[in-house]
Amino acid sequence: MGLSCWGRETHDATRRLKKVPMKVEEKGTRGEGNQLLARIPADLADLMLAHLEPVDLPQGLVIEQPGELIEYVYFPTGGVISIVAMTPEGDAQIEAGLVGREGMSGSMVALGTDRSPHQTTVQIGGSGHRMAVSRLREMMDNEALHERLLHYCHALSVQTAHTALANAKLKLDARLARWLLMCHDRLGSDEVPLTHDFLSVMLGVRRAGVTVSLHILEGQGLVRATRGLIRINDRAGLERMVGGCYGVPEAEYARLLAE
Amino acid sequence: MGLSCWGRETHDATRRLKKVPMKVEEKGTRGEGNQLLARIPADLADLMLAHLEPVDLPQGLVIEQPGELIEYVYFPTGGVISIVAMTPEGDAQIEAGLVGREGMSGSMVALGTDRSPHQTTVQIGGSGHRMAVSRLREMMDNEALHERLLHYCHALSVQTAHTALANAKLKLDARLARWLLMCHDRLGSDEVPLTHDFLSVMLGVRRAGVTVSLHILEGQGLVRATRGLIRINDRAGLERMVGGCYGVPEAEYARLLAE
DNA sequence: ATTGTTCCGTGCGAACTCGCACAGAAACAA
DNA sequence: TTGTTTCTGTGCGAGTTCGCACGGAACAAT
Repeated sequence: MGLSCWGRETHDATRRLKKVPMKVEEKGTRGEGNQLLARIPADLADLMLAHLEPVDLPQGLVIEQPGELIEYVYFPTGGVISIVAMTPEGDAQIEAGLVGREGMSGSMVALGTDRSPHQTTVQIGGSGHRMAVSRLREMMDNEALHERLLHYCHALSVQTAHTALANAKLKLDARLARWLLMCHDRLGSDEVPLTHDFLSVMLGVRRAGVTVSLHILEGQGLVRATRGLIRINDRAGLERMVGGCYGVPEAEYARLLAE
Repeated sequence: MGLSCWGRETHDATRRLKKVPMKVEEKGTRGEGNQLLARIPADLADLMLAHLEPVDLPQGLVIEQPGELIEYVYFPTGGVISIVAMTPEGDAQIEAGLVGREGMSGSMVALGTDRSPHQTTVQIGGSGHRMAVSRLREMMDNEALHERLLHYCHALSVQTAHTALANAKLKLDARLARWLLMCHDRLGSDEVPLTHDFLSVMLGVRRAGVTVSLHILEGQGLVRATRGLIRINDRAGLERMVGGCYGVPEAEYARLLAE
């Protein structure tokens, strides 16, 4: 399968550009569907919405490049964005964060900088809204909004810490299960449209390893995989398989942002 | 060696309480020595210093417990504090962040919350200053200070992300080398006073694995290990060994906070 | 229908780490 | 000094993942 290891081609943004199954859950033109936007302080809502622009998020789209200034932050309403930590040479990479409708890309803007050493791409196509960084900075004069975003930064960093934990202590099967759970949370669908190749890049392992591990999950009836698609059958079973390495960041998110 | 695996006893705060070799580099009673405190906005400096309390940081001291409200944040001037991500049951843990005189513990206060699911302990004894969380919150009304702390949060989260990268992609030798480098940065000394046991907990591996890996580093003349002490001989050699997996968080820190 | 591409299944030896277990060495306490 | 504890060095079989490599299956386009 050629250059399978890093799957660079499969990440190419130009592929599949108009094939992404658009989520039809857009409720009006509101920011609804994204949980950060859904709770904008009332006095800001109108202004905020005026500067939000609905966008398509095709699979493979590169949202941020390491070290490059970002222009927009994205609030997904569907699909999954992933934050990938990498060496400057790009010879090693690993997923450090997952973003879905519960969050935003470009969260470092809330921390006062407009670039980071990570790469951010759309893992699973979807849609959302974006806002110019300069606008967001103006909005953040509102302390309630700023704090909401900071809470999200905290939850995201807990997620990253537990990814470090999972990478160090879990076997591939369990890491895969954890990844599927996190994805499931964000998609609101039992179908995860990804190839083994993509997963292998996220988990930093061989593609063949993902294949084998998926078979293990299938053997226990937890998922059902077909070409380019993984269907989640038994969420509770997956959670059991991951043990305590799933759930902590999710609980932290709930504690701070569900209010 | 008994209960070596998690080394719980060795973490006990009651042991070695007065044996920590105090750093004598305290320059007056100022916050000097801690790089976050060193650059307090001028208009805040006096007020800030009034609420800082010098403290000893003995090895093993538990600074934060998962889920528990914190009362103080700590600005080390020497020694190393480590942030450990763990499962709720505590059956798996890994170091997710290292804090030295470049930073602070309890950085989540800057993000608007006063607890986290991580455990924070003193890895290498030293000293520093602490401030009540309530005070810090008042101080953060000053936007310049708040932004400085947020920048630090960003750098810390990049560090965590690269720890996830290292855990997934590096061999034990290289992970150990990376850890020693990060420690060296914070200690300002070539001597790292830690046992293999401690290191094995931080890296999430067997104690015996650390012993073997240290021998490899020694074999290349990079370090020299004696009982309870690792002396760093060839920093550049260590960096070479780690490759691109060291340096990115450090560069990010420098970009944002060295000004 | 044919061809080209992407994706998935499988096999095998090598490398790394694990879990367990024990012995020697160094520090410490009495 | 003696006894105890902590720390380090070593060995071995088992389990996991790697790197490589090939064949077959599903899909797309002509």
